[in-house]
Amino acid sequence: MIANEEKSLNFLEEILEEDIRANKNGGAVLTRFPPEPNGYLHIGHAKSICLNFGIAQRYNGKTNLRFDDTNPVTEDTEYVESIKEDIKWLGFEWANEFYASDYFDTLYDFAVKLIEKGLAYVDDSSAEEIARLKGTPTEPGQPSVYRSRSVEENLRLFAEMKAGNYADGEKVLRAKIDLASPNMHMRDPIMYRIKHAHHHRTGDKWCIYPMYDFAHGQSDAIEHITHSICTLEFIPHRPLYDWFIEKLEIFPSKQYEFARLNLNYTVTSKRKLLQLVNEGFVSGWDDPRMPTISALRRRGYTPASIRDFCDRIGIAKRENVIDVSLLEFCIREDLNKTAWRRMAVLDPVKLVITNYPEDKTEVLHGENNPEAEDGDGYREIPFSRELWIEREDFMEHPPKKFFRLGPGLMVRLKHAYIIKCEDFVKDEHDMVTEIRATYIPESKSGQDTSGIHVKGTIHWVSVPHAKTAEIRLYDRLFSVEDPGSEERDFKEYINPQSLNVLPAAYIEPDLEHAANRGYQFIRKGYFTLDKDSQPGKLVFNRTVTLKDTWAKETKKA
RNA sequence: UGCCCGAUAGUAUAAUGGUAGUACGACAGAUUUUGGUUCUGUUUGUCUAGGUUCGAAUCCUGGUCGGGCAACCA
Repeated sequence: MIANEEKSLNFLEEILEEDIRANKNGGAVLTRFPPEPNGYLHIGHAKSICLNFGIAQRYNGKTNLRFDDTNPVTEDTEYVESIKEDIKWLGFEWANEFYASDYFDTLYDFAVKLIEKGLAYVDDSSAEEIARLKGTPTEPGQPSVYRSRSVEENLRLFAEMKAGNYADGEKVLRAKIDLASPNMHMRDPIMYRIKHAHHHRTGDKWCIYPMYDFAHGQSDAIEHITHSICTLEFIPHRPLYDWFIEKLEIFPSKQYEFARLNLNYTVTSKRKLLQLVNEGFVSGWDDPRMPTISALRRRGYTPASIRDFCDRIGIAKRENVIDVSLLEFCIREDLNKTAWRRMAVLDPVKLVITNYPEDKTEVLHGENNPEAEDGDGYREIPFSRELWIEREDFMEHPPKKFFRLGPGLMVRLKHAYIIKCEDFVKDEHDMVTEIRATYIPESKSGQDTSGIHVKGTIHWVSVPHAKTAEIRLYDRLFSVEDPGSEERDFKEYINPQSLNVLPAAYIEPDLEHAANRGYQFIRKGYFTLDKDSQPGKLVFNRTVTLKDTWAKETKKA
């Protein structure tokens, strides 16, 4: 008997189950995914999306998508659209599409309420002055001279701020909490600042905008979010989050924190990604070398593989750096089961089968996927006397365990015959230009009566039938594990080999009708059609290589 | 030298006072018409010093190390 093992819970699921058991909020679970629309979503967001949507699914709850759009200067509808597309593509549905900016009126009323309670005041100090008076972690702050303004004056000034009577930076609204708090966030945090800026949704209606701390928790409360899950750096904000909710007497949403994803050989800071885009180090947010969701999609990653990845990395509170090889494992695992096998020769050299008739063509059959019981269907592959094979599959002086071609060596041509290398031709630069072989007629794939067993099988494409395609080989964007370590500018670590374009590789003719799906080019890796493809000019992106133990072997030697 | 969070194989993540397990990686072997896949095996771990307890990765105390906090960013 196999034990009925249940997957262990992460700490958030334990909290959820505890809350449900205690019938907190009537057992309801409502989470939210709260991106700021100032950049594209990346793999780190995918972790948060899978967490927030996944946990709600698991506990019969729902998830709101809420754009945290309280800073009009950096935000844009382009980002709103890409974010929605990425979440849908990952396979999640939000219950409601909300915007923090939907709540600007309510938030304003909340602020007035705090002023009336004597818990907020308008401060005319400059940014520098406020920072100075805040003190340091080891020294308490000092009150500004405006801290003792009357409720009436504060009410009037705040209304005037809203009315546009003041310039940017002239005044702010601050909560009146505790200037000596050991938690810097409780030292009279700013609630509202003046920004005469056009907002992507509210236009020019407002010239004052709430800060994150005076928008996020309140928005959660308005929506009755039961579990507001965010990353570790917001832990010190939690007392403030609770303070506003308590003083405002609104729905008691609770904040919980988990450790964000870090991936080695990768940067995920939005600021850095924006730099890569703006300074032309990559072709855009969806350049297949980027860690963005849109880039992973273009590269050929599947939603299932990314969800699987997010599942495997787990949820905890300790800082972590995930090996990018785990992401690669996840996409290989998925594509191995679903990708159609095809043959493509990336670095060609000609092979002539001297005992095969010059005018003969055979049509061979190859299964789409050997992992599937029925092969997932078959495609036709033309075979003829002249073939393109991979240059690296031939060696003039092969070492002992080289199971490919060399003088006198035998291999099987995938889905076709066993051949024996008889001769080869070199040009004046010592470059092999042609390999000559004989084939064994009774060794035909599927009806082999030759009794010969060979160790190696190589892929090929018939010369007269071959089509060409541009193939883009991607490698990791950075050559060091932690490009974000502030020792040097992260752009100095960019891998110069991260993109290698093969303008005209040979592909088997069936690929001319390639669909928008994953393909495995046998022995070479997983590939997918790029959006740059035109009719008659196909472009393939390499999603990921195959595991290559031979390459590892040769590297060791 | 203020406050907060954390510390389990190389990397992640379980064990909720009672046998330290799983995945990825690495290594070795078997199978293979992809040097892929699959299968089998091996390797490596509780930061440290005390305490509580019959028994501690788990609870307590001190230390060490890592991370965060002093934006009119989120």
